[in-house]
Amino acid sequence: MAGSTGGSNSNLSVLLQSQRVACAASQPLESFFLPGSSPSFLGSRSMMSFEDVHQANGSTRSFFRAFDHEDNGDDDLDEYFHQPEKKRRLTVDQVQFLEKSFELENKLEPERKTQLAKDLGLQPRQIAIWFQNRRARWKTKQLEKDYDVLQSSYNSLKADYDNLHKENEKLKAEVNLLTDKEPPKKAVLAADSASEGEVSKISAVACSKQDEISSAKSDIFDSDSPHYAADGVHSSYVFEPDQSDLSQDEEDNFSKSLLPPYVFPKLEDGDYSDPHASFEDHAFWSWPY
DNA sequence: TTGTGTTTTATTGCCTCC
DNA sequence: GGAGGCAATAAAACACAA
Repeated sequence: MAGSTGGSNSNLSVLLQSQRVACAASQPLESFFLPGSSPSFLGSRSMMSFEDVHQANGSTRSFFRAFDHEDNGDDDLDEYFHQPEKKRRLTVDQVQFLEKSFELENKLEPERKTQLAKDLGLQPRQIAIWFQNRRARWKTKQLEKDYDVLQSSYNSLKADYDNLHKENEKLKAEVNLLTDKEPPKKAVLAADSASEGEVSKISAVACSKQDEISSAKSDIFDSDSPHYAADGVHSSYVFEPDQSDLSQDEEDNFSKSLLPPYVFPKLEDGDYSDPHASFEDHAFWSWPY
């Protein structure tokens, strides 16, 4: 399956290269010039309108090196055909067409590969390689996006955690205050109803906070975490901590650990409050479930 | 001009599926 | 067993700062 190593296949590569250039010159991108085809292809000479294309693309890169030789006379052409095969970049037009094709479908069935190769004057193998590399780039980009999403989720969850932590400290102080002010025995009965009210009020707040935490947690783990929905092909690439990642016990512990007034595991200073710590440095992945 | 970092094209080896 | 996919990697092409 694998082709030969570049530079070592003299005769065949010269032949293929000749064919490639011949194809590009004689039937360049025919399908592009059909009505309704890409407007970026302005005519059969478009491959030669390098300056126009350069200006239009605002690029200083020369993607046309392979074809520049066509304007240089027979000597250069001869030299070109007898060079050992070099790696050549595709033209802007070719890349644009491949990109459009990739947007439609990022997998390449044989018929489409053949058709693209014919349209672009390339070898089917080159089309396959281009799609392979393009999928790899796309996957990398998706991973970066997923990382960003996770990071922002983490940041907002951490902010919630910090707020709840502060609030919990406040409530604990309040409880301590009330406990310290416990009235003498005679007065207890009379005061019972009032202090019970206070305590149940605190409990209610605590419960609602616990709900907030649970909901924040499910926001991260359950919601439409990116599944490469663009085409639905690569949902398996994404990091998906599903329920199986947390046993029932661990789930329970997660909830219990957040129950006030013994709510939050004591974190050392800097464990969660260092704004300069990197995403990986934070304790999210090893959060004490 | 040259050194260096990045991007693109291509190869290799392994894996899965039919 | 062959075809095709992917990860890892090489190497050419290119951009850009010094």
